[in-house]
Amino acid sequence: MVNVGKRSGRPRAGEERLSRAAILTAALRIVDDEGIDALTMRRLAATLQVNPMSLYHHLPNKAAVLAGLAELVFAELELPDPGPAVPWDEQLKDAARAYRNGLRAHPNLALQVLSDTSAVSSVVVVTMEPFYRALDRAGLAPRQIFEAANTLVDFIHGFTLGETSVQADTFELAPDLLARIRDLPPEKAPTLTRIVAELGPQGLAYDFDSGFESGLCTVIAGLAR
Amino acid sequence: MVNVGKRSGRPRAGEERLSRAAILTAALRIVDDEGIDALTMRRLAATLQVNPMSLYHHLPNKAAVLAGLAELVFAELELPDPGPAVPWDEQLKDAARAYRNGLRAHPNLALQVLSDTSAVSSVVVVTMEPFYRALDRAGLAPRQIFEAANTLVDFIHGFTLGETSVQADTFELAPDLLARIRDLPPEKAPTLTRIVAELGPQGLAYDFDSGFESGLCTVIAGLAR
DNA sequence: CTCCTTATCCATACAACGTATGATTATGTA
DNA sequence: TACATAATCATACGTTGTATGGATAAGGAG
Repeated sequence: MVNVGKRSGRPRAGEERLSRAAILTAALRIVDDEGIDALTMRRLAATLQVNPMSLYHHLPNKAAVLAGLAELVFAELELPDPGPAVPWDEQLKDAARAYRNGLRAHPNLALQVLSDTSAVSSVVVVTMEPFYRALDRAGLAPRQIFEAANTLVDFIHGFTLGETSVQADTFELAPDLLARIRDLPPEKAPTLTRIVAELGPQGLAYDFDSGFESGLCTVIAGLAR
Repeated sequence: MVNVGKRSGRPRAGEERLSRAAILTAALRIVDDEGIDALTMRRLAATLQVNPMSLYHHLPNKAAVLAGLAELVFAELELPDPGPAVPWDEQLKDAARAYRNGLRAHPNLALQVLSDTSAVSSVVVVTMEPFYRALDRAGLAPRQIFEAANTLVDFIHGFTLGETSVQADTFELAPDLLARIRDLPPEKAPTLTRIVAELGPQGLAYDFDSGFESGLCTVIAGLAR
């Protein structure tokens, strides 16, 4: 077919519109603004004012776009490493908090980041350096350092997975669920029933920030043993 | 259009082919055998020898199928609750192991189960009873019981997320990644570089089973403080 | 028994998706 | 100037989820 009227073909020297980085940046904005399902190759091309097929010159397929996004989120992650001024457990906590915040910065992408091992393996190990350093200063052997870091990271992953699945800052048990717990035969879950009764409805409200701090203290206390 | 030759319309009394449960069972088999991407409404209908649109009489859309699968996996999860014969921390460990194994039973579905909060909220709290009971016996206050259980569960979720993203039982750093670590300027990640050098290539091999036990001991030690 | 409502299943159709294929046009090098 | 190459675009194909509405039998009402 003949091209009539519209621009086509290779762009002139100064006006290179497309690049891997530009595509990923646009994709990240779409995902942040409208969620992961809003990211389609056509939609992405439209925001770049480009034909959908042009994207495939810079990225092999959509999976590569998603992997690139995961990599991008990880790349902009920066864990603090204050040096030996602060004790090792405080350093570990600060790094953990920064890690969590970095993942929360793009909540719509958290699931992708957490499940994309390939992107993780390549950048993640270097990013984790502050974890390793803190644990090294705690006196752990090399093997233990990796195991300890993995345990801490697994906790953060699980926690972030949970909190990014909910949009609010606090998580309350849905009222109907609460009623169902109250109504179910106590012999099915006696401890749960008793605890719910003791705490009352508003005693069950769950704040993610304090929940994270609590878990963090627990894990690090376990590492310190 | 007229129906000629093929069976159609409402089935006779004894031969109800479709039901929510039957659909979900078939869907679970597909996902287990061929992965989550193989599950399409058409494919699902084909294995049930039914028209794709028939499924929509029992489930509103595909998301409901996936949520149903998550619920199903959770429902068949059974955590042991041996009573006060064993100490609380052993009970907690056994429950945690059973939880992990239950999630691993359908690895292709793990991501769906872990991210589907709605399915989780409804069934999960009752399923967690053994966790609550063990922590209750450990002497924790009601509020602490929930926080402790959440921390443990978050660790398991993060761990399972990691291990289901890899198909093997052990995880080795890809050789090229290992080389990249060795080649990168040591000032970027000195601790990592040193540890990798000390351990050597095969010292880095990571066994998921022992990794889980290690993390489990750490978390529970933290809880015991 | 007959009539009618309703539950269940089917046929068709549509918009949106990822992307294979090949044409089109400018760039950089020979 | 001729040409290989890089970057873009136009078209098209197969698949997906599902909206719409027609067909058939079950089950209750008269």
